[in-house]
Amino acid sequence: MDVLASLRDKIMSLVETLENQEIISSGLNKDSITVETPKDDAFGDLSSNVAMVLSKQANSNPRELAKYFVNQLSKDHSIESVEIAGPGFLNFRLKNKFWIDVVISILEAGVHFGIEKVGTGKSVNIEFVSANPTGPLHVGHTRGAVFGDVLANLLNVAGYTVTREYYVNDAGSQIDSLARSAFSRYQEALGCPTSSEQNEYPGDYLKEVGEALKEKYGKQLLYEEEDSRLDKVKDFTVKRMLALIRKDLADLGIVMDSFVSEKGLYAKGRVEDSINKLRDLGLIYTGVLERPKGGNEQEWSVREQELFKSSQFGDDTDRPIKKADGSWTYFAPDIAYHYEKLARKYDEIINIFGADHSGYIARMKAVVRALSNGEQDLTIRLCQLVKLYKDGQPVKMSKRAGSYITLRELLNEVGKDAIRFLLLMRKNDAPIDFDFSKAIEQTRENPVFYVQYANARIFSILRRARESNIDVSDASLLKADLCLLKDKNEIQAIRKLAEWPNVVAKATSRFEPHRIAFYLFEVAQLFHGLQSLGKIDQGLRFLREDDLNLSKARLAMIRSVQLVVQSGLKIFGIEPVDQML
RNA sequence: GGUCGCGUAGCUCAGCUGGAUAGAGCAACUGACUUCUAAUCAGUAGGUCGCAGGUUCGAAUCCUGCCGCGAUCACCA
Repeated sequence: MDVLASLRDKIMSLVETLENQEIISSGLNKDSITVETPKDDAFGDLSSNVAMVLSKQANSNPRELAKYFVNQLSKDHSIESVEIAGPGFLNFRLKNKFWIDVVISILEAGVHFGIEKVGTGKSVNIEFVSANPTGPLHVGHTRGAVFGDVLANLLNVAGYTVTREYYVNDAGSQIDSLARSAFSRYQEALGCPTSSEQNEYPGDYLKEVGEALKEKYGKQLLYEEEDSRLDKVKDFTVKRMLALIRKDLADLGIVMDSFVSEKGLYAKGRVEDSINKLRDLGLIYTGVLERPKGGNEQEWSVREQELFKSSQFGDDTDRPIKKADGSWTYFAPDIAYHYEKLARKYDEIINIFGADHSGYIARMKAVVRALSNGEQDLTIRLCQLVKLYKDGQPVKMSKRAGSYITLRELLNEVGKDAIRFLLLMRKNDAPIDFDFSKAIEQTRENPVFYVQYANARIFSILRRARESNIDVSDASLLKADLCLLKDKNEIQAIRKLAEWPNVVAKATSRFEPHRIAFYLFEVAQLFHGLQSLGKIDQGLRFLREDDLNLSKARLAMIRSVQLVVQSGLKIFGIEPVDQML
């Protein structure tokens, strides 16, 4: 059970009483009533703004209102004292029993501690990565991949049925030119002269595709008609690239539940279907877009094309669904994709975009609103760029020259866990500076290491305890006399653990996994602090040979620290390590 | 030029949708290792929260206008 929530419940039931007695009018907004641990100890163990929130709306004096709560709550057995402070805060001092209950809750619930199942019975589709299958994933994709995956984890532990989805752009001209490049490599592999093309993909990874094509088809493809051989090469190459991407993702700890093919949407006629649906709604028309202000004036030409009235749904301008020559734009299959996604009836639809797609947000939201008759909202989160550094120097990347850093290289050099943690340290809409050298470092400067080290240290202490024949199973630790936990640093650490449910809830509802990263760092910090106290004062060591009961109580406490750390790492998709190497 | 985002300590960033004296890490300085792994810890110092207004009991947070940085904006995908 979540102790902060339990205090909040008590307060809320008092608010209800006040409403029933008509001391305050009912129907006030209670959402912003909080119970939290104040930053300064002087303000007590917990504090609430309830009196201020209510009095503001009721136009009464907060300190007057606060008195009522003080009178009622000071009777509570787990509360030592309640004071009114400042403009009307309620500051609570709690009996140690209250904090002991936190440890008990954690030991009982394990990694499920404090997870509110707000999503039970609801389904969510989260689309992320969706990189074109034209080559291996690179750093730019990695951030969105990790962010989306952890968001999915968060929603999953909150009880949602989550579908992780990858939209595969396996149609269109990029794929055509990919196929042509692959065909050139195939010709090379056969020792034939290549028909060099302008749009070739330069990366070496196509060489193996050429070899593989040779192995499968021999020289057969050379004699086929252009169209038919291109189709074969296309299918073959896309399949290879997708396999490559899946492998990269898997090594990053990500497994998609669903891949939706653009080509498939065309084949099933979904593009026509979705556009017809919009047409029926009167949202498609033939027209000419205005020239955008600024930039590239010379290249602008008047074009008549079919447009979608996205401006009716909050977009700046209407958007073309067909090119001037009558073929579909990139936007059209995207409409079809979301049309098809809507038909699958998710309660929530989420897209994770890269920074370069910021211009697409408005139109995609518009499409979803239009296709669902305004009933469904598309949630989009944009991940900003990752700038790579090595020894403080920026690493230059050029996609054109094929010299970008791939996810594979990152995995080899830094490792999955560090990549994940470091990319989750920032909120999604802030750019990240990612320093290779720091990521590999095993010092406090590297937060992944620091958090892992806390977990490993606890593991090591528990192992030592076991060697001294202490039963350190959770069931046994639950029986420890936890009232012996009196030291103020210990209580402080437990207070931090009590915040965990709040942190997860907030990270989930606001799509902000970075909160967990910071929180885990703080927990690790408190633990390392406790550990060091034992060096200064032998009496504060976790394991006291002269006092088995106290040892067990402290082991229970650090085990609960470990459980919280581990559940955080689990959400992050990071393996907790038992031992640092 | 339009749109979106950002601007907080020397550096990298938190700041719990309006709360109390704005917080961490790094760098700097002082101190603690025959260790329950010092791969760590304790402490000192460091601020006009970009600028100017507004909203109210109360603003880093909300509104408006500037300034600076970044992404993006047409037929590509």
